[in-house]
Amino acid sequence: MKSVNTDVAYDYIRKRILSGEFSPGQALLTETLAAEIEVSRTPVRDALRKLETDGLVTIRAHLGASVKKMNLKEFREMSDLRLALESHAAGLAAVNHTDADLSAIKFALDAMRFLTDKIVAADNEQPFLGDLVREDIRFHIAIMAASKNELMQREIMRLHLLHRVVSGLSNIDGGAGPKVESDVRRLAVLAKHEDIYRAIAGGNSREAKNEMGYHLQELIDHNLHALARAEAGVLSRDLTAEELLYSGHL
Amino acid sequence: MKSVNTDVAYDYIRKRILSGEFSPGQALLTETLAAEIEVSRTPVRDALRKLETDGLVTIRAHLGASVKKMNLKEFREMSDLRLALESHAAGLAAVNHTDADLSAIKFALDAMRFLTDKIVAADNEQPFLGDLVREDIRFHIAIMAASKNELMQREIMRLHLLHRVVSGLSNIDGGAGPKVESDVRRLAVLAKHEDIYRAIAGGNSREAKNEMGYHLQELIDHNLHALARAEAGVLSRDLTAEELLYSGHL
DNA sequence: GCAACATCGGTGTTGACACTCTTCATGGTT
DNA sequence: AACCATGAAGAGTGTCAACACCGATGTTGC
Repeated sequence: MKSVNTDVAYDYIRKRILSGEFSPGQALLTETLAAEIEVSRTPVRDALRKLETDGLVTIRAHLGASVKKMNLKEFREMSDLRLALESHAAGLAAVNHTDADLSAIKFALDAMRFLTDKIVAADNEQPFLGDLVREDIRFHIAIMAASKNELMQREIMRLHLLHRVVSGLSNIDGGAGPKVESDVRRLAVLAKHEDIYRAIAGGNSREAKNEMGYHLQELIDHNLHALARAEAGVLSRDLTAEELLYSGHL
Repeated sequence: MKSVNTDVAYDYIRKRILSGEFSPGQALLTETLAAEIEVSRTPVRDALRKLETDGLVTIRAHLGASVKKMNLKEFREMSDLRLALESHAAGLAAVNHTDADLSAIKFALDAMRFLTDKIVAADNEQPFLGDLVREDIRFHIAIMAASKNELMQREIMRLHLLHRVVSGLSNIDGGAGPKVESDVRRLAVLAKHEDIYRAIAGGNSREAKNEMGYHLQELIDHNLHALARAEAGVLSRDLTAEELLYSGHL
């Protein structure tokens, strides 16, 4: 059913959403897109349907498509879903990993350690931040792959991309506080990663699962605070956990 | 984007798949369906795309759509996904449930206890089997609802329906062995449900999660054996765990 | 200021056409 | 005679442009 033109349209729109050119909430006009891609509206419609599947796009009857936009409640729910899947995958990875999987995980971990040390030592963190984020992602992907459950892997990846789109990428994490605080956080994250790696390498399924769960819960809380600040337009002070909870009920 | 006709087509095809009229692997011709529903091919195409989203339909370029068919590997992966989500949801339910949620869970549990006793006591199990299955489903749904995570709830429901379609419903479970064995199994399942309920009512998140995990793992193993038997065409004897593992690699 | 109405942008739907894949028949080869 | 390669026909999907319809916006009259 899907065919060449549909795939071209799908790749084109997907890329522009993931790159941030199309931001959350932005309307996606079928005619405009069709003209840009130089195909008719039909394959564009198909592509948008498929993107809706991925969760990247919202479609409402007669109102058209727009880039997915979440409120705090949805964001929290999605994050929790990710936590459930990714910690389960970590538990599987502890049991199912091959030597090659383990090497890949360790490689990403070593790179993260190297980069974190460099960032903590340097005055200017910017040059290495991108690399650090990339290695972090590689670490998590390597673990998913080691779980040997392709379906779960795809699902987690989907949620990762969705997370990236709706959280607005670097809009949030960048410069969220004094460098010292960020450094402390980075070292804590690194330590957690080492714990996770140890559990997986040791074949301890339950521990791998738990450690990954704690790690992600911590990340999620961090993200939720950042997103809540951004949504409320309050940039100067943190919301308390209770305020955060309530703001999710809008 | 979706509209009346698309929805009509979606409901129509979905219902026939879920009712078992369209069995796994069966081709779904756009023209034929369009003629039956009395709309053009476009809304039918849209509906099939949406059903692909749900996982109920497979679409390949230029080859058309067919009802989803899984091999053992995919089935195992899907089951494991369900386990991850549903046990996590049980953990959430222990913390987030309202009194009404708890009543709903207890109601289904009481009904199951009543029906199980009746079945064990009776010679002919048939009249009550349908009811028992329904209450079992209600029990699990009530727990999902108590988790207060709508996204997770939808995802679990999706997997439930998918499971129902690809496993071929009653084709497998019915008459899988002597009644005494089935009775033993049913009592064990009931006992596990009671454990799960106790953990949730007691607000013990970790225990609820673990108990649900054990319960589902047991169910999955049971299903995998049944499916492997069915796929191999061997109905007289059980596969060993090892044989089962290998047969998944086809 | 508000309600009914006209306008317009954009989606939903349709039927026709182009293209791809499969199947089956034909003919040549070993 | 059996087998593979070639090609033609048919079935079904992918794509297109035009039309129908809905919802939002702005305008008119009261």
